Amino acid sequence: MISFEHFIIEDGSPIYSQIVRHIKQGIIAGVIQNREEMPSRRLLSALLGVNPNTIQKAYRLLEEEGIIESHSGAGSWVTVNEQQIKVIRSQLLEGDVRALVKSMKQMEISKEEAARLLGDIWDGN
Amino acid sequence: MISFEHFIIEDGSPIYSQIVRHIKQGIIAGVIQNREEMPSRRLLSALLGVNPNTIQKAYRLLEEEGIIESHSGAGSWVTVNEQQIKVIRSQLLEGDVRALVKSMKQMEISKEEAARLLGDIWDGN
DNA sequence: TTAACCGTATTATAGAACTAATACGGTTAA
DNA sequence: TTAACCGTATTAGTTCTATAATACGGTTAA
Repeated sequence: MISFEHFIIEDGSPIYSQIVRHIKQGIIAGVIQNREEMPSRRLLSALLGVNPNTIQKAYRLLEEEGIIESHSGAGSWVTVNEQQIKVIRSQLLEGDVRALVKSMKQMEISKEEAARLLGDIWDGN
Repeated sequence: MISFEHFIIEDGSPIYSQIVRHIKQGIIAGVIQNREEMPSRRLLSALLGVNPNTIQKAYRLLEEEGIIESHSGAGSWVTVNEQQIKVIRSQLLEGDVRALVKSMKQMEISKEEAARLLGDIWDGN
């Protein structure tokens, strides 16, 4: 069973999106692996303190992307192969970096300053 | 009069937020300067193809932050000093980098890989 | 077998974001 | 002065997000 230990709802984006992203991040990190069991909708909604329908929406989106499989009455499991993991990785990681680079270039930040800023903040200011 | 030439509505965030951000990015880049005139609500709503009320909300938020001043019947102008620009800069730039770093650490990306990825994408893949 | 879980579905409600239409009074230039 | 712009305000309707309550049938282990 995968863990939601450090999951907290924080940014302004939809909760179901945050859950989808959390799962994808776990898969990229290797913390969540193929064939692992997902917590049930009811359990996860109780753990996170959100509505079961919100969890259902997140799971439905993950299922549409082929990242999990659900079987009525039984439960849901992660179903990813190496190819999918590569796709998810570029979706999340490269997508984020591309957005930051675009934003920085609009602010006319130099490549050197960008690299320095990333390093500084990585080490904790 | 400040320009909205390259402004396009794209991500899923509220349009008024995107407008506020666009103005702030322009101020950081020096493209938008103190005492410059803002386009009128009606003109900008026509240019962007969005509702005047959406522009009004963006301008109200900018006014509440002290970034612009509006005068009924006359128009709106940018009102920023060096101190404000520094605050805006750290709001946007550092905020973005912090979010990326947090996300990358959750994905268990190394600092070296992060730096390499930033450099690669900066140069265009 | 049956109780306790599953996934799935439906209906209703509420707030935020956005659109739409309209109105009022202030400013400014012809 | 007056027409053409300003900022500002109000009311109404739609879509999306999320909550809430409930129901139905499938799976599984005691």
